[in-house]
Amino acid sequence: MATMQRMQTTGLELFYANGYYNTSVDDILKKLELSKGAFYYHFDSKEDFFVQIIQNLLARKVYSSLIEPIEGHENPLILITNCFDEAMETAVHNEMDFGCILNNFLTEFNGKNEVIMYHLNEITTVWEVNLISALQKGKFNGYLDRHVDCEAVATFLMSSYFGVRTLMTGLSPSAKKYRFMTQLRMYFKSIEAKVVVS
Amino acid sequence: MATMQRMQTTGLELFYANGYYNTSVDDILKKLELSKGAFYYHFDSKEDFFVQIIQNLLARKVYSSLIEPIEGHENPLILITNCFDEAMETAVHNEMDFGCILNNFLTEFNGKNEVIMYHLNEITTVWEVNLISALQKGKFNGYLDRHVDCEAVATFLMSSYFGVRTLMTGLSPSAKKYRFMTQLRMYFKSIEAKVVVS
DNA sequence: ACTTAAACAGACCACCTAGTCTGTGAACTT
DNA sequence: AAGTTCACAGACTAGGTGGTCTGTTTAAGT
Repeated sequence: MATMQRMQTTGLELFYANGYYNTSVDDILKKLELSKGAFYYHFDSKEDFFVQIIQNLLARKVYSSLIEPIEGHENPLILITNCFDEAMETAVHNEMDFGCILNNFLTEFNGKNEVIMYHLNEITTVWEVNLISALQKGKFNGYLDRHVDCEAVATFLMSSYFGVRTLMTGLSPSAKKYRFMTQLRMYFKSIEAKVVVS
Repeated sequence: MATMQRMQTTGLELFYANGYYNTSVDDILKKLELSKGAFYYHFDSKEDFFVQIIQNLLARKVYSSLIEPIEGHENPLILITNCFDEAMETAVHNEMDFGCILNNFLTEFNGKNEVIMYHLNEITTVWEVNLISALQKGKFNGYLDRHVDCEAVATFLMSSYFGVRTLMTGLSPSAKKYRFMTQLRMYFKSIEAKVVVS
């Protein structure tokens, strides 16, 4: 059982670092000092292996870093701001961070592998649903303007977050992060509840 | 000469559709009904082949679709809005569109191939520089608020555009596009020149 | 007519790839 | 003690993979 865990963990590491199609099963087994027999005893195929990684590791990672932090009753705009800030901070300091895991795999498999895309889209949808409900709750609690389209806001937030993670893999990631956060706050100002001038 | 063009064109097609590492030289040659001799007569290696594709095809595509359309003297926020709208429209109708070419390759090669990343980052920088100068010009001409940080706006715009192209490869791309555009307009309202209430 | 070189064709090579299959030692059951 | 199952080891295969090398055709130059 511990072996299966180790396989999935280093599997995700290598897939994330080198890409799925650019990482062979042998590469993973070499790093683990395990044999072909061990791999195909636990998994049916390379694809099955990756699907299990998605469900066991990636889904939880997305939940703990992007969904759980915005599940409070406070102002969702503040929760989301802090959530993004923190998620991007790890990317700045971690040299081994290649953009957002989910974003990377979405682009790598898009149009290339339906089975894997199905499971990746599932995670994306869960994130979207939770974002929308957090925003709707915030609207109900008077933090957002009454006319705000929560689904549209969610789409915009997911877009900008995915994109900035791609950009941050290039030059001066911390500067990109800072600039991004300032504009995110600008955007939030345009959708927050308007103060009634008395 | 015509053969080199054909190779690069269908090379980009297949690389875009299947990914660089998931597309073999033989795949490309098979579709072109050409031989190994032809390929290695014109190009030194698969990597050299791709670098030439970047410089000859991808750079021009980015220029014509994302840079040229915002090079006017009108309000840059309107130019950018129309530019994004049009660029995303082709993605909605084109079934063979797998997100944004530049975005896809940036994530595919990030941390995996320095040489190719160098050339991709070059294109990204050109886009960024042109976006910034368009925004600064717009600020000078009184379309943007005086306090706007143009570099930050550019980063935010590039992020959101890259990201939405990734999202649009999933379910209901046209709905995603519409939602994105509404929020882009909201964001633009927060950075446009404030009307002085007299 | 002879040379030269551009523009390919295609056999060939060493190495890699996912996946199979047989074996094997240890633990656990009966 | 014998049998059985778990958790692997590792040789093996069929089919790629990027890249090389030796042609061969065609056209232009002289």
